[in-house]
Amino acid sequence: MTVFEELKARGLLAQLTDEEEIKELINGGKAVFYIGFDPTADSLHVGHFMALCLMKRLQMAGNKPIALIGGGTGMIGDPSGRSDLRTMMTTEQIDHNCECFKKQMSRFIEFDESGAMNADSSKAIMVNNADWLRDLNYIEFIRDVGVHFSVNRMLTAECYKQRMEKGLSFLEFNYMIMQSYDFLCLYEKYGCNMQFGGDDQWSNMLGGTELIRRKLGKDAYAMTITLLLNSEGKKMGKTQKGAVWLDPEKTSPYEFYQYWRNVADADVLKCLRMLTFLPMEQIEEMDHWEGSQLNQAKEILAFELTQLVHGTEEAKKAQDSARALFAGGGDAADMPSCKLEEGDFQSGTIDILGVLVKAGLTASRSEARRAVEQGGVTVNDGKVTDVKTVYTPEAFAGDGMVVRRGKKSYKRVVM
RNA sequence: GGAUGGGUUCCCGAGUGGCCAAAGGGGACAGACUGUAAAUCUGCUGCAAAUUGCUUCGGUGGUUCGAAUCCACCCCCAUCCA
Repeated sequence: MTVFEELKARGLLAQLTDEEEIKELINGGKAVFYIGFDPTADSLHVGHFMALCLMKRLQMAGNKPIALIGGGTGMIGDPSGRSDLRTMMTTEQIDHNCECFKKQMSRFIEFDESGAMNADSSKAIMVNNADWLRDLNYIEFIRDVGVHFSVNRMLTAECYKQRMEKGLSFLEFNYMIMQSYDFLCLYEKYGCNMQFGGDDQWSNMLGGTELIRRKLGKDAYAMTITLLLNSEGKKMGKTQKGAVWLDPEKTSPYEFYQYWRNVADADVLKCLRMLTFLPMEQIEEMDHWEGSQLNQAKEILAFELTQLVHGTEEAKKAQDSARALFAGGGDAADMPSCKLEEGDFQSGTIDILGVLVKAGLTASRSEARRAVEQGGVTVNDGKVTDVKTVYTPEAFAGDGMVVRRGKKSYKRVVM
């Protein structure tokens, strides 16, 4: 199976400027492509992960990836698909986030050590558009690049539609031009002939191919990957606490595992196809699974992804903990834990509400009280019914105490 | 710069002087049922030393025994005009 066929079979392809050309280029390993990542936070998340996987798949087929970090575009903020203005970040924040992105990316993609461009190898290079965007001269830039953009056309672009109702600042309106300019720069500097990105980037990417055609009279291509939506049409990789991060400090491997372990039935196969590197035949087989058998598919999905992001060891730990907690048996030693200090005890005891808050299982004592009153709190397999229950330090000695809130939140509390 | 309409709790949205920690819906959380799924039903949803107290309705002052509600100034958003 060629790369192109594989991408198609996995349902990753959304829109392409020229299917035949692109097929030819990437199957032949002749593409020099870039994907941009705006440093909106200090860690990559699941959405970025898909893009990284795409990079990897194409790299394995001999194509050369350029990872573009948006240290410049991040100063503006992409309005695509957003209903309101992004909060503006300081330059320091952006630079810090760029650094974090760099570190995380190098775990997934093989980069050229020297950092220099070598068109023959498929080793990736990393660039930051801050290098050419931040020092632009306004007048020069708008004369040089701005002339090629028609405001009338830009306004009809899908990515601005939502904002036409709520308001769009001139700052954000410029985002498309910046991204287009990026493509032009990379084309000239590195011979980058293709851009990939999320489907919400389509209009921005077209801006780039058009700019290259107008300025240089050359052809460049763009292709978007399907956004990972759940069966309800919402973006996946988000929880009530925010995004599912790839940084283990922000989303622990256990939480990460649990997120995928809990996806809806309707979404398992799609996730397996789009996010894992499991062979297609194996995935198609699972497609026939039904009912509770799908539970196994979820376990496979969770394990595969945790392994890709956090390594085999962490994935095993997460799986063991999960099995121990939900199915009984197994080893629960790797359950997330929290440590109490002596200062947490008042006159030698701590009450159950205090324990819940301290363990981060509830946000406040009021919430903890509610949880107990509703019968949602368990300590070492025994339900706690009295909010006044207190514990002495001895209760947390040794292996500590397993505190459970609801069905899925556990913490081992030790001294 | 001018005119008009707005800013209420996680979100949408009611509330125009005490009965307001603030209707209703959504979401989240907990319980039942299950497969760690979905659907459904029930409870719950500011904080706390908890039959009570404290802090919230864009901001700051003011009127009043009492303000989300009235007044003044300011900030922000939308629409139209320039």
